Amino acid sequence: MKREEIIEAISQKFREMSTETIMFHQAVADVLGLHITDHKSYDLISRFGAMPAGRLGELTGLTTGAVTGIIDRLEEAGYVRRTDDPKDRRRTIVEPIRNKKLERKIEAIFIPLHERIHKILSSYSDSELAFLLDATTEHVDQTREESKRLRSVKRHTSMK
Amino acid sequence: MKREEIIEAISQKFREMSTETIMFHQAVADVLGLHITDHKSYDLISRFGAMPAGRLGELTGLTTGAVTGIIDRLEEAGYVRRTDDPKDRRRTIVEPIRNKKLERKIEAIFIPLHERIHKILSSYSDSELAFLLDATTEHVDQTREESKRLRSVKRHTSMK
DNA sequence: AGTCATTATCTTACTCATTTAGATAGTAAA
DNA sequence: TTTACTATCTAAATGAGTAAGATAATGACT
Repeated sequence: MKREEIIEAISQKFREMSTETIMFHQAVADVLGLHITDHKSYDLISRFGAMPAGRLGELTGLTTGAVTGIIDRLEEAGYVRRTDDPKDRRRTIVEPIRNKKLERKIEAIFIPLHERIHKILSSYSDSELAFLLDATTEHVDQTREESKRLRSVKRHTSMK
Repeated sequence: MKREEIIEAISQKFREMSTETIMFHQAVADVLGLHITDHKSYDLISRFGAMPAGRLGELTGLTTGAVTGIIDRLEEAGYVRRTDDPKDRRRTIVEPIRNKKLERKIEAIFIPLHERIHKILSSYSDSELAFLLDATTEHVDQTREESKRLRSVKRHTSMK
C-alpha cells in the first residue's frame, strides 16, 4: 500500500470509529433502559459529581425545561437525587445516588470493552504507546476544534 | 509516566474521542438543518446507494412507521426520491438525489476536518502510519464486537 | 430597608419524531 | 384460488424537547 493510501485508510478507520461509537452508546442506553439523553446526563453526573441543574443544561446543550424533565426521570428511576444548595436557595443540586444494582450493570457493560482495549494496548511497545497517546490526543483536539468551528458557523448563518 | 498510566491515558482518550465524535455529528446535523436521525439516514443512503425502505429500517433500527416519516421529510427537502421496484411492486426504493447545493454544504463541513486529520497523519513516518492503521483497525473491530455482544445481551434479558 | 435587574428552576402549552396496531396491497406457496 | 406472508403506509397515542413565562431567591444600588 502506498503512503497516501495508508493515510486515507486511517482516515476511513476514524470515520468507522465514529459509527461504531455511536452504535455502542445507543446499545448501552438500550441495555440500561434509558433514553440516550438521560444516559448521557447520568454519565455526566456520575463523572463530574453533583452539580446544579443549570450546569447539566450547559453540558447537554438542552433548555431548562428539558433538564427538569431529565432530572425528574432519573430521580424517578432512582439514579439521582435533588438537594438544596444551602448557599443559594434558588438552586437545585443533582447528585448521583450510589446504586449497587446500577453500578454492577454499568460495570458489566463497560468492563468487557475496557478489557478488550487494555489487552490490545498491552501488546504494544513503550514507544508505540507513547506515539499512540500523541496521535489520539491530536485527533481528539482537532475534532473538538472542528466542532467548535461548526457551532459558530451555525450561529452566524442560521440564527434569526 | 509509567507504562500502565500511558495505557490508561490512551483508554481515556478513546472515551474522549467518543464524546467528541457524538458532539461533532450533532453539530453537523444542526448545520444541515436535519434531525440527527434524518442525517444518519441520508448518510446511509448516500454511502450505500439506493435501497428499499425496509433496509433503511434495519440499518437505523427504527420501525416502519418511523422510516416512512424519515423518507417523507428527506423527499420533501429534496435529498432523496422514492421509486418503484419493478421486480416487486410492494417495495419502495429510496435513492439519493444528486444535489449540488447540499453536496457543497456537506463538503464545506467535512473537508476542513479531513484536512486537519490529513495534515497530522502526513507528519508521521511510514512505520508510524502502518502501526496506526493496525491499532485503529483493532480498536474498531473490538468496539464492533462489543456492540454486537451488548445487543444480544439486551435481546436475552429484556424481551417480553 | 426598598426597589430593580438578574439568575435558577419549574410549569404549561405546544410541536413533532417515534411507536403501536392495523390497513392496504402485492407476492409466494399450497 | 385460497392462505400465509411481506413491504410499506396510515392513524392514534406517547413522550421528549422547546418557548414563554411564572415563581422565587439573590445581589446591587439608592
